[in-house]
Amino acid sequence: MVTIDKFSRTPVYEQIADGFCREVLCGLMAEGSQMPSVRELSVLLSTNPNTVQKAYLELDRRGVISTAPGVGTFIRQGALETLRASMKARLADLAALARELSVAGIAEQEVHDLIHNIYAETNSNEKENKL
Amino acid sequence: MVTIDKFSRTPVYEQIADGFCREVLCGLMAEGSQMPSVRELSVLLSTNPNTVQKAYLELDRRGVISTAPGVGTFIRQGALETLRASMKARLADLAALARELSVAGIAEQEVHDLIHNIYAETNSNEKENKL
DNA sequence: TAGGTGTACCACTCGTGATAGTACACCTAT
DNA sequence: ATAGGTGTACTATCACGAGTGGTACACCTA
Repeated sequence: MVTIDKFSRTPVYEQIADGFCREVLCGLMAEGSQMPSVRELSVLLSTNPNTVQKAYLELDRRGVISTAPGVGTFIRQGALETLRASMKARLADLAALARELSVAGIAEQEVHDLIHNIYAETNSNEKENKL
Repeated sequence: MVTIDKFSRTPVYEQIADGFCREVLCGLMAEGSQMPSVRELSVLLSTNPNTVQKAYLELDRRGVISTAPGVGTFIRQGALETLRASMKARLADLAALARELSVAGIAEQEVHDLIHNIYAETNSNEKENKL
């Protein structure tokens, strides 16, 4: 489930949008599946309907969802591919972070090990999902 | 020099504090060296003295600087080690980012290469500084 | 037709960041 | 002793974003 950290600096509506992007990327939300309604989700997250609406607006802007007026909101076909493509931009963030670490004297090997462990972890999770 | 991105989401006072932390980590600011005065820096960064003061307060809280009342503000002895230690917390941020990338299907090798290039870059810079 | 859906407003509060200005205590060089 | 620089404290004000609360409308489906 998408969760909210009300102490985070990133706005709630953005946390919601990011959360659903993650769900799609992980395969927890399939393309074509229906999103919870604005009112429903606002209750689940104990936030305001307007905040949820703003999140959905953002998701629409990102090409992740599409709306059938009067019917509901759905994960757009091709959303997964769209998200994967945009994810590559995150490599820049990782680069910036790595630059800080290298300057701070964190050993390169330590970083490589960390990365490797995370990938191993993710791969084993994927195997579990296939079983 | 420390620079300000006024469009960034992170507050100006925090950008200033972070900036000086980086300077210390890179060796551009040695322990014991004097910081610019609050008023002076506010002019250089074309910001408000109160904003700079807030940044210095934050740096003091982090144990990076110490104050000689009536004299000036100086990089505290041991600041470098303090910063290096706290940098390890950043590994958690990097881990979170890497997790997203792995889920998004970015190849592990691609990440390793990126890390390696950045470390190579940093090391060559350090050599230049020694010459 | 009724009830659910998305969408579009509006007014308001609240917290944070930033600005502006003043004042005080301290140290140092003259 | 004085002047000028230093950090520090305080108040007031503004701007902006986030969030709340509420209303209204158009649309689709059962």
